[in-house]
Amino acid sequence: MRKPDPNMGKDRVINNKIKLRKGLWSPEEDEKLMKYMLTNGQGCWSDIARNAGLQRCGKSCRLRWINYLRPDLKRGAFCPQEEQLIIHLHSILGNRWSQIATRLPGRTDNEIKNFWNSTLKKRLKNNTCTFSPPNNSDSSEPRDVVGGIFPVHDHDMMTLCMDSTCSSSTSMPPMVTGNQFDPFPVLNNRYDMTGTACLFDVPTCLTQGAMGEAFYGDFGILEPGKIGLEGDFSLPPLESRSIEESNAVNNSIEMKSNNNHYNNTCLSNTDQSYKVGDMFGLENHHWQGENLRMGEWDLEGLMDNISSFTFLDFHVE
DNA sequence: AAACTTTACAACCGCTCAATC
DNA sequence: GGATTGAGCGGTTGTAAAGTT
Repeated sequence: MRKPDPNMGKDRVINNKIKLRKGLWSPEEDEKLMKYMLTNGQGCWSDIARNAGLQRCGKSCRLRWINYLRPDLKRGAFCPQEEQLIIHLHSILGNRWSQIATRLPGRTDNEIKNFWNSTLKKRLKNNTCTFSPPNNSDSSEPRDVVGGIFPVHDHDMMTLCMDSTCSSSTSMPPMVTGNQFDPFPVLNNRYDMTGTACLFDVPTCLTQGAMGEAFYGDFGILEPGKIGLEGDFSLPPLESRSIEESNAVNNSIEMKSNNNHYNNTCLSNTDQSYKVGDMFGLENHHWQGENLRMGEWDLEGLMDNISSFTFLDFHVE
């Protein structure tokens, strides 16, 4: 894409030290690194940089290898199926690009991140729906929906956009019942506290859409039963925490049942203690009675369902 | 055709975490 | 237990290429 800066790659000697090169990699550097990696394999990156005769820091070599030179990289445009999968995974995992990348063979976290930021995010944003407030809502009005994604305007973060598919579902959770509008949609919008695209929780989507039409186009639907849950549910945000970390903070996460109030809607990313009102009047064992701990929701099980994206011949770890 | 704007993505930066000393 | 080092991650930047005016 970009041509290497003719001056950028030149070694510069400052204070008798060869200054490490920065910027775009030249084909020669690529060749050196590639050759070295193929003959010696991966090791200490700073050693690799030195031994391969590159005036690059190990970090730079690592990045170049991982994001560009690795032989198993797919490269090229993302196919629609991959797009869908990214959207799906992002709705579950948030900005955990590396985790998303592990589920997209041949794609790197950087690639996916760039694709998301430059293309998908914008596309979702542009597909702003035309949701009207409950009082004057027009259910016949078409809604812009792309593959189960319900973008919102930046200025309207708290406005939940409903797909007619969802709103016509007979298995509608209390969030939307007929013209009833969830006053606290953010609880069901696991993504984007910063105001770009806004996605439903995948499980929420499922509860709304899976019973009727498939939410994920040709890839089939994710059935709550398959992901270790028997009914409606929602996921707390995962941003800025690994799954392991999330499990570690199990005890700080309270999801208390409270039949008549959607109380406490604070989902600040920095506040890991969420009290979630009884969004759905659930009776399944995950929601009954006492606190639901985060570890009880089966993220791995959820991720297992990626296997329903049959276009990919891989299995989720 | 030139100037300007937008898009796409490679690469860098800063941070965290884990291993080692 | 603290310091150091390396790996890895996510956010951000820089810029070539493409598109538009």
